[in-house]
Amino acid sequence: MTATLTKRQLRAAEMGESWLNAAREVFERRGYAATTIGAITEAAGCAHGTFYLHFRNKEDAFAKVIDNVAGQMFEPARAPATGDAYQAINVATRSYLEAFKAHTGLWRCRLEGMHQSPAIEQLWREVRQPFFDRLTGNLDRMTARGAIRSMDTRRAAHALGSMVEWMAFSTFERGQPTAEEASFEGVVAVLTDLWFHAVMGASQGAAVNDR
Amino acid sequence: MTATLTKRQLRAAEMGESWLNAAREVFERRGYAATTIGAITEAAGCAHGTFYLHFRNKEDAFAKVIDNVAGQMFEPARAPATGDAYQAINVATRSYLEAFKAHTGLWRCRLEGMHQSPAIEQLWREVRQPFFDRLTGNLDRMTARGAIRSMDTRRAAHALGSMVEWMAFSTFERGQPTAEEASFEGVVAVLTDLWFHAVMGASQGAAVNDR
Amino acid sequence: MTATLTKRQLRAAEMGESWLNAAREVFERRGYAATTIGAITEAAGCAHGTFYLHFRNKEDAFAKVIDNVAGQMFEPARAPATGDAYQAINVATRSYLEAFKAHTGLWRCRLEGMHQSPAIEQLWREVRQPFFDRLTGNLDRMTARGAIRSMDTRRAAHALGSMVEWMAFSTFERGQPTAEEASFEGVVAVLTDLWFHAVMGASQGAAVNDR
Amino acid sequence: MTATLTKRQLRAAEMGESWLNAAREVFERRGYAATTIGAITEAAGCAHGTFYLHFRNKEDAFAKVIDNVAGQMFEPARAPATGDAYQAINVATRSYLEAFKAHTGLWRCRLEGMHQSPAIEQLWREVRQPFFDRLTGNLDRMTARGAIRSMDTRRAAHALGSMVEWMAFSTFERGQPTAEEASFEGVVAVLTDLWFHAVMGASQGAAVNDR
DNA sequence: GATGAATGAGTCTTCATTCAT
DNA sequence: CATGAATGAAGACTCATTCAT
Repeated sequence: MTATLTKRQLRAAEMGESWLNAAREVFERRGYAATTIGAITEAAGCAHGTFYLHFRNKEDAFAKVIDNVAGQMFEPARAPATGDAYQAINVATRSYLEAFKAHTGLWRCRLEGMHQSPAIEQLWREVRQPFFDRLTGNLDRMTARGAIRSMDTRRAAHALGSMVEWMAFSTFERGQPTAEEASFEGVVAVLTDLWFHAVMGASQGAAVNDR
Repeated sequence: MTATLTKRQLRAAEMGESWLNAAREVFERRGYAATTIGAITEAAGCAHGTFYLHFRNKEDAFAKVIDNVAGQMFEPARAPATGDAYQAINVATRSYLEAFKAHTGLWRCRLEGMHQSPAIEQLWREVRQPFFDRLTGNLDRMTARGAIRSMDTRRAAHALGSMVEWMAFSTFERGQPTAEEASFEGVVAVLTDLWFHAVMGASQGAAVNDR
Repeated sequence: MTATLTKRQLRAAEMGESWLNAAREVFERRGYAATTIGAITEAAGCAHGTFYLHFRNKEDAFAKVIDNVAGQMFEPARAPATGDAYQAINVATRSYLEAFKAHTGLWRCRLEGMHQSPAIEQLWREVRQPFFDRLTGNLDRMTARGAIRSMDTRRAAHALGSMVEWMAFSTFERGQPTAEEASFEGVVAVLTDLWFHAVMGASQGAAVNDR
Repeated sequence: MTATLTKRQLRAAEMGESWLNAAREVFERRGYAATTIGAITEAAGCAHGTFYLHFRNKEDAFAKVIDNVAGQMFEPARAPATGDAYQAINVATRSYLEAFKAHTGLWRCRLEGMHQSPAIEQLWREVRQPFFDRLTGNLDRMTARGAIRSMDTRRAAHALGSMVEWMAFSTFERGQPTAEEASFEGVVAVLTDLWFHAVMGASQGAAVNDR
C-alpha cells in the first residue's frame, strides 16, 4: 500500500505534479469531450507539444488524473466502523458525501468519459470495486453475527452504495443546487435513515406479518 | 389531390419515424460524442444533407429521440399501486428495470450527452421529474395514513429512486453483464427488499432502542 | 421606347410581378452574396422549387430585377436641360440623387454582385452607358457653341458623372448617415457648385494667368 | 539560442509575409466571395489547417491584407504640395491613379467584401478617412488665404476625392481597358483640369453674373 | 526535455438544383 | 404551373499528433 502510494507520488513528482493539476483542473471545468490538449497545455503554461512528453493522449491523461485522486475519493469510507450501526452508517455516509463534493467535476467528467473510452470505464470499475467489496464485507459480518436479517449481501451493498452515489451526484452536480435539496445535513440524515432501516428491518416475512 | 396529399403526408410520417429510429439506433450504439451526422444518415440510408430536413443538429436529434422514448421509459411506474406495499414496490421496481433494460444504450448516451449539452440536461430533468414527484406523492400518502414512519419524503423519494436507477444502470449497462449480477430477478428481489424495509421500518428512535 | 416598356411590363405581369418584387426586396435587404433562393421564395410566399419556373438562377433573378428598375434609376436625368447652365446642373444633380436614394439597396447589391457575375457587370455597364452618353452629348453641345472651354468631353462626362455617383453612394449608403453629411440639399449644392465651375471655368492657361 | 530564436523568428516573419502575399494574390484574382480558404492555402503551398495559424478566418485575412497595403495605396497623396495649384493637383492625381492601378484587384475585392463584412466596411472607412481629411485641410488652407472661393470644404473634398476614386475604378477595373479610355495621361489630364477649375473658379455669384 | 509550426483527417452545415407527384 | 423532399457538392473550422530545431 505504502509502496503504491510512494510509486504514485514519485511519478507525480517526476512530471512536476503541475501537469496532473493542470489536466485535472481542465477536465473538472470543461468535462471530458470539451477538454482539448491545447486547453491543458495552456493551463500548464507549456507548449503544445510538451503534453506528449507526459501523456500518451487525452485518455491517458484522464486515467492518470483519476489514478491520482482515486485514493482521496474513496479513502474516507475506508475508516473502520465505530460505535453503533446507526452511527457507523451516518459517519460513512457523511464521509462519502464530503469526499464526493470535493470532486464533483471529476465525477461528472468520468460519467461522460467512460462512454468514450473503454479504458476509462475499466479504470473506474477497478477504483470503485474495493468500495463495494468493503460494503459487502460489512454486511456479511453483520449477517454472520445476526445483527441484520440475511440477504444477498453483494447485491445489497451494490444497491445501497448506488443509492448514496447517485443521490450524491444528483444533489451536488452543477446546476442542481436548490437550496433545500442541497442542504448537506438533510441529505446525510435521509440517506442514513433509509440505509439503516433497509438493513436493520426484520426479515420480509415478519415484516409482512407486521402489516 | 387528397390522395396525393395523404400519400405525401404518410410518407413524411414514415420518414419521420425511420429517421427517429435511425438516430436512436446510432445514439444507442455509439454514444453521444461518437455519433456523427454521417453515421445517422448512413443508418437512415439517405444523403448527408437530408438530415437537416428533420433535425436542426445533433442536439436536436437527440432531444427528439429522448422525447420519443421518454414516455416508454417512465410510463410503467405510473401504474396504480395494487395489493400490499411489498407487492406494489416489487411490481414498480420490476417495471422500471424492464423499461430501463430496453433502453440501456439511450441511458448511457444521455449520461454522456447531458454534460455536452445543457439542453439535454434540461430535457432529461423535465422527463425525470414527474417520476420523482409520483414517488414523493406515494410516500406522502403512506405517511399521512400512518402506514410508514414520518420522513423527509421528497429526499427519501429521491434517494430510493436513485437507488433503483443507478443499480439498474450498473447492472445492465454494456460490459457489466456478469452472469450472477445481471440475474434480473435477483436484482428485483434485493431492490424490493431494501426499499420495503427502508420505508416500513419503525422510527429510528425505536430502532435504535432495539439494538 | 414604348415598345420596350410594354414588353417589360408584359413580362413582369406574366410572372405576377410579385416575384420581381420579392427578389428585389431580398436583394436590397441582404445584398447579393447573402441572398439565397430560399429567402426569395419565402418572401414570395411560394415553394422552393417554384423559383426555377421564373428564373434560371440567382444571377438571372438579379439581372431581371435590375432590368426592371433600371429605367427608374436613370430616367430622371433624362429630363431635358432647361434654364441656365447652373439651374440645369442643379436640377439634374438633384434628380439623380433622388433616384439614387430610392434604390440605395440595389446599388449596393450591384456593387457587390458585379464582381461575382460577369453578366451583372455587363448588364450594369449597358444600363449606365446611355447616362454617360447623354452627359457627353451635353458637354459636346456646350463646347460647340462656345459656352464652355474645350475639353475631352467623353472623359469629362465620365469624371463628373462619377463624382455624383460615388458621392451619392458614399452619402446615402447604409451606415454613413452622419446628420451633417447626409443633408440632402448640402450635397446637391456642393455637387452643383463644383460641376458648374469645373466646366465653366476659363481655359487652364487663362486660369493660370489669373493666379 | 539567440540564433535559433532568430532563425525561427525570421522564418516566421517570412512566412507571415508569404501568407499575406498569397492571400492578397487570391483576393485580387478571385474577389472576396469566391475566395476560399483552400485557394489561399494552395497559393501558399501549405496545408489547409495552417491557414488558421495566421488568420482567424477569411475576414481576418482580408483585413490583414488591406492593413498591409493601405499605406501604399494612400501614401502618395501625402506628398507635400509643391509648385503652383495646377501642378500640385496634377501630381496628386497622377500619384493616386498610379497607386490605384497597382491594386485594382484589391479595390474591387474591397468593394465586394464591404457588403459581406461590417468589419471590412469599418476598416476601409478608417483607412480612407485620413485621405479625405488631408484633402479637406488643403481646401481649408486655400480658402483661408483667399486662393479659392469659399465653399463647404469637407463636402467638396469628399466630392472631388470621389470623382478621382470612382473614375479610377471605372477606368482601370478589369474588363474596362478600352484603349482610348484607359490612356493614363488622358485621364490624369481631365481629372486635373476639372478639379482645378472646380475649386479655382470665381464664386458662383460672379459666375452666374458672367452668364 | 521543450518548443510550436505544420499537418490533414474529420465534421458540421449550407444551399443550389432536380424531379417525382 | 406548383410543390417540397432529397440530393450532394462545397467550404469552414477544429484539433490530435508529429517533428525539426
